[in-house]
Amino acid sequence: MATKAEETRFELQKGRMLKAAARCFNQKGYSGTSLRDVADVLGLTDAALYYYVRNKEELVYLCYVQAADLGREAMQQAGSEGENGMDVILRYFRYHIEMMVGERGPIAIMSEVPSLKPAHRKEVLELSRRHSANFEAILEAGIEDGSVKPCNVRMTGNAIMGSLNWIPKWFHGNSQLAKSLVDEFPAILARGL
Amino acid sequence: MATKAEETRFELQKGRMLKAAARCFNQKGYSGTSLRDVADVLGLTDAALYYYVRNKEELVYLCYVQAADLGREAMQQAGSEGENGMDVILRYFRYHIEMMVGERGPIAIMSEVPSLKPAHRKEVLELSRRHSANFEAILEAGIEDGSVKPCNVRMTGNAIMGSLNWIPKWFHGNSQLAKSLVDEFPAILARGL
DNA sequence: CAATTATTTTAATCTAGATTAAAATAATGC
DNA sequence: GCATTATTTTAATCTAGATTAAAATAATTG
Repeated sequence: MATKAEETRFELQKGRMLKAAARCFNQKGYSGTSLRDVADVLGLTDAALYYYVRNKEELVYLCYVQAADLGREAMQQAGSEGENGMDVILRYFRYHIEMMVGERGPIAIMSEVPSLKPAHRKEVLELSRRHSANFEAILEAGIEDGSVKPCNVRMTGNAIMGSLNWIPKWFHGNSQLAKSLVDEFPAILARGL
Repeated sequence: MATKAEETRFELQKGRMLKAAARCFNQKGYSGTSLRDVADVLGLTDAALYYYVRNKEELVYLCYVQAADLGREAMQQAGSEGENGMDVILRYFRYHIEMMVGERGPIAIMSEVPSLKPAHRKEVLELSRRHSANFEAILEAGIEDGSVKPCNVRMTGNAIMGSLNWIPKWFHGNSQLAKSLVDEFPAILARGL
């Protein structure tokens, strides 16, 4: 341990590491990316990563946790202002996409849940479940106030989450495209609602 | 080489192998599944797989090719009868989902493209690109004949493909759910069109 | 049945990449 | 500047899992 300042530095480095790791995992998958890959991005040695994390599994795990945090944050911000349901939904889409596509975030949802150890897997699935539930809730709110047509909320939620989560598969950092994504995609997703 | 009968047997075994492999890859990812995993499903030794395939990479590659074949087939069947665009689209959705969810198919689209060797990767991406193009074409046909509202075809296509391709992430062989998926999902996807 | 071909197994290798321990370097507080 | 703590590196291990070669078994053909 140490002073506040040192802690901050540690946290900063760790944050950079998570971001780099998430990028790699997204590109090559869990087992497909070596710690070397991640370390290279940071200009470090693979061994150095062990200063921040117990092992590789914990690394993905933390990526997931951070992604979940950002997701929750997006959802929260979207819902904070008391408009009608559809507005909340649209704003949520926009935030979510910005988070995935933009520079800041640690990317999206990596499809590496099976690589997690049971305890972590359980936790991550719970986070994901909760996120889906929250989304279904804002869907239902929209149905309540009449801004969204009635629908099978569960399945509709899955459909939309799929569209969102799939974005990293076809989007590869083109700032031009990024802009139109943020601008147009929310409307496309909402069109059927 | 050998007689027709023996070839058939070989092909059959190989087919079973691909199906088992696709299941595993979908569940645990490319590097996450060992040849042992696949062999276990078939009641064979890992070494036995090398009788059918040059190496592990070729195994995923073939899974992709087969998945692409099925996708093309679904698209073809859907378009064979000359109805209006929306009908074709709905039928395509249904076929695609049946293929992913049902017993026969070798599953869906595994997210393991980065693991392929360059030549294979190029080929698979080309197949995928062509598939997207075909889907965009039937979308446009629908717009032509007025059964689909005008839209950004590229982005709409990506959104829908995402929903479809994401299905294996949340669907895990529940025949109850499978039925409602095939019955309801197409309509949900088409709702915004 | 004998001979040939097909299929699978056993038993070694071989290698990438995770992990660890000890040493080296940098930073910081006093 | 000295002592302490933080960070990173170097240099070994260790292991899972891919790959291979040779041998064993099964199937088929004539």
